[in-house]
Amino acid sequence: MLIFELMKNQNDIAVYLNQHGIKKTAFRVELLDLFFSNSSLTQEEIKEQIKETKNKVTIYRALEAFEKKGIIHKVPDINNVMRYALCQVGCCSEEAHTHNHIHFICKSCKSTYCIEEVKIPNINLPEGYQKEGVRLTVEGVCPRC
Amino acid sequence: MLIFELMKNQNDIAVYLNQHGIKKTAFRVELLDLFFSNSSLTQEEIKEQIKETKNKVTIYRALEAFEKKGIIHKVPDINNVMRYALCQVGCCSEEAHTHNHIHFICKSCKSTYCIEEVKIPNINLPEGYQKEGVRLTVEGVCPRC
DNA sequence: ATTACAAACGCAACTTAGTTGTGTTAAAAA
DNA sequence: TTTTTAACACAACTAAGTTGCGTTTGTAAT
Repeated sequence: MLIFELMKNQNDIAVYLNQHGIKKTAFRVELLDLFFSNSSLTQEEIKEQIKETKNKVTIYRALEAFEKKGIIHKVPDINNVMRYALCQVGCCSEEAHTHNHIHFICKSCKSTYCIEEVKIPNINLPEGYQKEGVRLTVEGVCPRC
Repeated sequence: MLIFELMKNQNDIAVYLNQHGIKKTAFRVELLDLFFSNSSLTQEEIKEQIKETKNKVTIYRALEAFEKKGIIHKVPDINNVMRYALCQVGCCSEEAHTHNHIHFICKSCKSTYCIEEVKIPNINLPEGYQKEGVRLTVEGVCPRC
């Protein structure tokens, strides 16, 4: 069950924000709504599409809050532009963003997908390397494109 | 055989630059020399250590040239800061940077290692995804730290 | 050795991402 | 209704990276 299937209207979104300890302001509702219809966004894409504010600080602080509360997470794309994407249910929490899954970034539509079905294979490093985190990003063309 | 084992003095470095179609200027020799003693560098680290120029444009254009000629390549670190690292022999060329290897970034000393010994395992994506490129970054602690 | 040409340099000016501080507004809890 | 605190807006700032252009210098051809 994906989160966005649960989100039918503005009220649901407001409740969702509240559950994560975030106040429902017109802007933050609009922003979260935007995330439910875009699998990932850059700050630039957000700025273009948001009506409620023109202020970049407001946008950054909202993204910061969303991330801290486990609603979204950051994934740098192939050109090192930061993309923000919704966390799937159970994937992230206020404490930790677990990213033991593959990120797929579509070259064409720029969507970021968290491929939950495929686990990152175990990587055996040479002697002496202590592995703590792994990030695997695949670029290509997504099913929709 | 690693490149830096071949590089004993300034003259070797000048020859190496020449072989890649880059003019030997005091700054570019110094920069390449710096790469032979640091497995990876950020532009900030470069600026700190370079004597020959204070000009950031000069630095960026040199990095650009080095990359285009297959001498170095770019690897974003865990905090999305761009790191520049020497290409191993046969790894990259003027045409293409083949990155079918793992990048290891040390949390402690910030070194970036290209782990040539370990190939990126094959990733089977769900139906519909067309894979074109894979980037695998491991963070942790390196043998030296 | 001299010239000629392109590569490299330096400077100024610019763009864009992201940050910090501060005073004000508004949502939600008391 | 009052109080508290999150969220907002604005200004000012830093840092990365880019573009244009006139000048200098390495190198290859004469």
